[in-house]
Amino acid sequence: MSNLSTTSDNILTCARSLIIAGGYNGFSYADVATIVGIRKASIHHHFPSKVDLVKALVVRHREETEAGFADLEHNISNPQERLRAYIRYWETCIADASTPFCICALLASELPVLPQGVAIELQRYFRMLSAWLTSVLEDGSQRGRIRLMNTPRMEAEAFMATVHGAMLSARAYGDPKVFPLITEPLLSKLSAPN
Amino acid sequence: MSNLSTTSDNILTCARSLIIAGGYNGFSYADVATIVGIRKASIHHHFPSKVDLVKALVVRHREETEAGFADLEHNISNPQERLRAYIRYWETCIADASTPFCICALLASELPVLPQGVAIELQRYFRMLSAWLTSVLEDGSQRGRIRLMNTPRMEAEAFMATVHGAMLSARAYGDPKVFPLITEPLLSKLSAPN
DNA sequence: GAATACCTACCGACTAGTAGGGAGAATGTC
DNA sequence: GACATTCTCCCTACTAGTCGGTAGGTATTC
Repeated sequence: MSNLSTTSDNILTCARSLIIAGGYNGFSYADVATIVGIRKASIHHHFPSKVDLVKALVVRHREETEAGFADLEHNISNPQERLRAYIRYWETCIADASTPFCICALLASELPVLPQGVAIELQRYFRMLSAWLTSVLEDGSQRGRIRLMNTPRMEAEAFMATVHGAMLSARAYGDPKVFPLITEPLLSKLSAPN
Repeated sequence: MSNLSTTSDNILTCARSLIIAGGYNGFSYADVATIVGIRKASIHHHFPSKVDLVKALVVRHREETEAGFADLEHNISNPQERLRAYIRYWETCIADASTPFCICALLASELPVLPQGVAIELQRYFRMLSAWLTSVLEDGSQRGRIRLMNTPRMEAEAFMATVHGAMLSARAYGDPKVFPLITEPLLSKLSAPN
């Protein structure tokens, strides 16, 4: 029925790691073709245009993230631990260099030159992530487990910005340890006081 | 003696705004030539290679930033106000869309695919910015004007990451007001308690 | 036979960069 | 002061290579 590794999946996975390294204009169909081991024209069969490919990638990342959040809400009840799990996920990705940057964060930095179809999907990702963080913070605040200094929305935006900035700093310094150095205090500051 | 607007300056200014929009691979010598109103080959006369051009840009940004920090230390004594001035600077740049992103932050996100010469200069910028923030926070802490929950270095890295992440969010949402929404609480949280 | 998946071969546009020349200003020499 | 040389700046014309994308063909599978 379904292959464990289809060509289309290979293309997506390859394109993702290339984009994470250098953004939308930092990779080409020729790059993907060489790595996946097919011809350039074959990629066009699966993804007619570059926009289709990158859009599919952004949509997939958002759906996977949403699935991950759904998991967290099933398996972890403590709001603070949910946030910690989110950060731990990225900490691992950065430490083992498997996915050292969020593809949506990276693409968003190039937003002005991106095709509109990609831009719209990126905004959806940011709104989804912000909404989830807001709901977790709001939940934690109401249950007295998280202390907020501002509105849940503001704290959520600050949280997201710091995580994205921490990815950037880890990359700039070339040191994965910078990510937890920045994000660990982020969690402890949200702790409800003694 | 010195022209108010030399060709080489025009090239730099133009390249900067193009890079801020789309990164290293998001602009070409042809783009710059068209906007500045000269021929492509003339750019090569001033900046033999693309690496030379972008490296010059990063160095210039670092030097201008250092000069700006030197100004702040002359004109503002309160450490918290120094940080506020730094944030206000970017808030204005983002609000009037003149420089809606830090060129070094944007380039750093593409670090893995950048020529080494550019990468080295970028790291220098990050270290310089981090060192300045650390010194301001340390000073404020010692003078009892800023309350730190962690080491000055850690707080400085978190501050820098949040500011860069706030630029990204403002761009992703397409809303300049997101930047102060995130950075204002950043300042107030550093306030010394009553 | 129709659809899927992949191929070779090609397209025009664009990429960074080079060769070499021309105009004008600055400089050195008599 | 006059002349020759050099340097700065920008130009036209070009290169080899890459870009995203297309046309059309060939197996294989439903």
